[in-house]
Amino acid sequence: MTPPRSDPDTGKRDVILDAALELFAERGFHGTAVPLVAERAKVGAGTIYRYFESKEHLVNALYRREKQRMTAALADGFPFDQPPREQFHVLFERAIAFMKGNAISVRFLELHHHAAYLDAESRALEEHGNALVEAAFRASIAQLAMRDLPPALLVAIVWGVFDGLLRAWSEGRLELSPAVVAQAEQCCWEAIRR
Amino acid sequence: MTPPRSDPDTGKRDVILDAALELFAERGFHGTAVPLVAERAKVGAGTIYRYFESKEHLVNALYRREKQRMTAALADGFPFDQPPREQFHVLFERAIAFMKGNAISVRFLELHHHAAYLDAESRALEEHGNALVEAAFRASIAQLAMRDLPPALLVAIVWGVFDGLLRAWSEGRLELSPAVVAQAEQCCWEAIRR
Amino acid sequence: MTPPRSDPDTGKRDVILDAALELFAERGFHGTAVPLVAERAKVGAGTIYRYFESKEHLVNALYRREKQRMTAALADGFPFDQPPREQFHVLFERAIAFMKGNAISVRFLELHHHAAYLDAESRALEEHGNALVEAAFRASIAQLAMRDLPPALLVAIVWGVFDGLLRAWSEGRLELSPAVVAQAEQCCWEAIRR
Amino acid sequence: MTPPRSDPDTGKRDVILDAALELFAERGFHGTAVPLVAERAKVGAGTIYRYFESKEHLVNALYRREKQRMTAALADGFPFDQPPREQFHVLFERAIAFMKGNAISVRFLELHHHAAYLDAESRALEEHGNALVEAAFRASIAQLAMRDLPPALLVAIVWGVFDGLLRAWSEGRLELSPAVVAQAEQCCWEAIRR
DNA sequence: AATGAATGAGCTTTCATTCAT
DNA sequence: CATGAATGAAAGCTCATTCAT
Repeated sequence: MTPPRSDPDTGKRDVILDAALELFAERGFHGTAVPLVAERAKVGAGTIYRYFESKEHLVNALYRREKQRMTAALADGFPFDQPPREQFHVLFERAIAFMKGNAISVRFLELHHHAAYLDAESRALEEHGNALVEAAFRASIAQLAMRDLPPALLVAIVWGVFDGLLRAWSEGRLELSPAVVAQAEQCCWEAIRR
Repeated sequence: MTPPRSDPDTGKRDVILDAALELFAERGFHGTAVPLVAERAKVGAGTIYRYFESKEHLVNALYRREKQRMTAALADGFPFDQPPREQFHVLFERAIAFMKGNAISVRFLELHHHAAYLDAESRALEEHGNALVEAAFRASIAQLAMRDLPPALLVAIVWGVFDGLLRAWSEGRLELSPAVVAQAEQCCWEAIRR
Repeated sequence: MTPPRSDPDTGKRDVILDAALELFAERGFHGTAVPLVAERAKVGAGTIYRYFESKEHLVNALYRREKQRMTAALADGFPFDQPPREQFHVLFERAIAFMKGNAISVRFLELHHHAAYLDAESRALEEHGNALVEAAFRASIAQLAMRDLPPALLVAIVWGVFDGLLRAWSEGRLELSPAVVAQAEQCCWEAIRR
Repeated sequence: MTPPRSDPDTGKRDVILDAALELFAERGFHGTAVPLVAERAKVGAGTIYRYFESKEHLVNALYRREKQRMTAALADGFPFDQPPREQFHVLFERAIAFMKGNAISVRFLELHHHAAYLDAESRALEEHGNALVEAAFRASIAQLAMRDLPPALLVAIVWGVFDGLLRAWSEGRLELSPAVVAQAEQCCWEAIRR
């Protein structure tokens, strides 16, 4: 029942990913030297190559981990049975909460979105998130709660607003107090509701 | 009447900037080697350094050129005397038109937003664009045409939507037909109008 | 008794300095490419930058090493309590011995004397050597053994003669047999003695 | 009788050599970029290549010009018929005068002495100067005015002292007042006289 | 004849990756 | 297993030289 082994380095892979996350989010993939990741992870440079075949494999592993964490944070236990407005409220709150607790992850995902060095699997994951939200939106449209517009358009609008909020917040141009978040949610809802 | 000059002095400086634009937008700053820019510009590698002190000076010059082009496209002759809804319409149309005609520029600006190698002047330009829009929005709020919310929030929402549209469009998830654009505009207006 | 180690860790740093010494003495600082130093040291080009921040740091480290070696060879255990003529004899012998055993070092020091890329610490070391000899000469003047002339003049004369001998010898115009050395010493002494 | 032609650019070659002299003396051959020489000479970069086949030809031409100027300054109209002490006095005065009026030339000659890029003709000129002085010294030895030592040794001593004086003077460690020059001359004479 | 913009080989330096310890 | 010193290919940049004007 307990982890079968000593465990001291069970986390070494994650320690490396954590270090890479901070640095890639800050300086980009090409702007980050592998030895720097090693130093930040307090690990020998060679060690990284025990866990990842190459620097590209490292970003891809990281991209997947973060994308999945974010998708899980938004989708796990999502109340599909609630009315559309309530579903939207939950989605919005979760997104804001994830953003505030994982600013670096979000910055990383945004910066590496559609990068040339992401492989097929990572790209597939990109689709996946969108598809989930699109499905939910499609249901809301069917229930006549959202405008009858291309779901891709509605998704683009909502993601776009999140992105705008993230940037304004992380650049210090906007404070995300509960009041502002509530207002932002209402604005966003007005944009897409029927 | 003069010899059909192949392209005598279109300004080699601009040829270099054009090549850099494509490559930086595609592969990022650190992912683009200077000799690659030279090759794309059909210019010797050393020539770039006759026009730009360093690779960093090159991105900054490019960033300013593109930011100014975009700001001009949105702001030149802007109808500040029209009613807010009309002003918003003009802004939206201009933004979409610029986006469609200059997808690479917009992708470049987005990717290099707030990068560590942008200098003070480039950053000042970043502020400038936002400030212009914020001022217009503030006026619309005063006229009771937009919700009385922090202007930074309204700006974030509108920029965010543009960004979402750009991405969905450039990744082929959304077609920007006149009808879709009109719908998107109406959505966006609903988000911020009073 | 231990394995006849080929040269395990003679200090790669010193191996690099040795290679740089030969090349800088022969071709000058700007005339010597770093990969050439690497090749001569049988080391990868990048390795040099693990031991020295830059090519300039490399020359400076080398300059200090050689200047200190030479200063030590002349000054360590110098018989300040002996009569001036004897002190001069010791100085002369030591200088000639160092020159014959370290022609490349002396050539290097001479060639890089007062070069623009020497830093403050290296320049301070230049002063130091002169100051030592000047002090000794001042004492000899006080003992009425040397002419009462500006010490800087006496030092210039003696160093100059050494330099002349070095050049004539290393260009093959003059053999430094014991007899010639003895004669040179006597000539030099005649120049400065009271 | 007058120069046959317009003459405006009769001097262009010399203007280039003058510029090169300053720069090579200050920064060395490899440390000086040809376009810099052009700029200093107020001449187009290409112009230099009308007058000199290559950078190496340029240094060699310069080396010869300066070596010849110096040899002429010392040897032209030399009073071979005067007694040795007087000859030495003239030589010494001339050398000091040349040094003071042509510090840069002397620094250049010293720095480029025996450099790898000097060609056979330049090297031959190096010999020539020495040979002249050696001949004079040989005569003085024959007249029993100088010690019966290898002429090369005597020459090395005298050149060395000049060099020492030049350095001490140009580094500001020694002032070359008439009194000091007279003292230096006497010292030097004592070194070699019988 | 003179120019100086243009070039590309080569320089200094960095960094993804390997491998002896 | 983990390390980090070592590597060399490739990056950013400079400069001797050429050539269209």
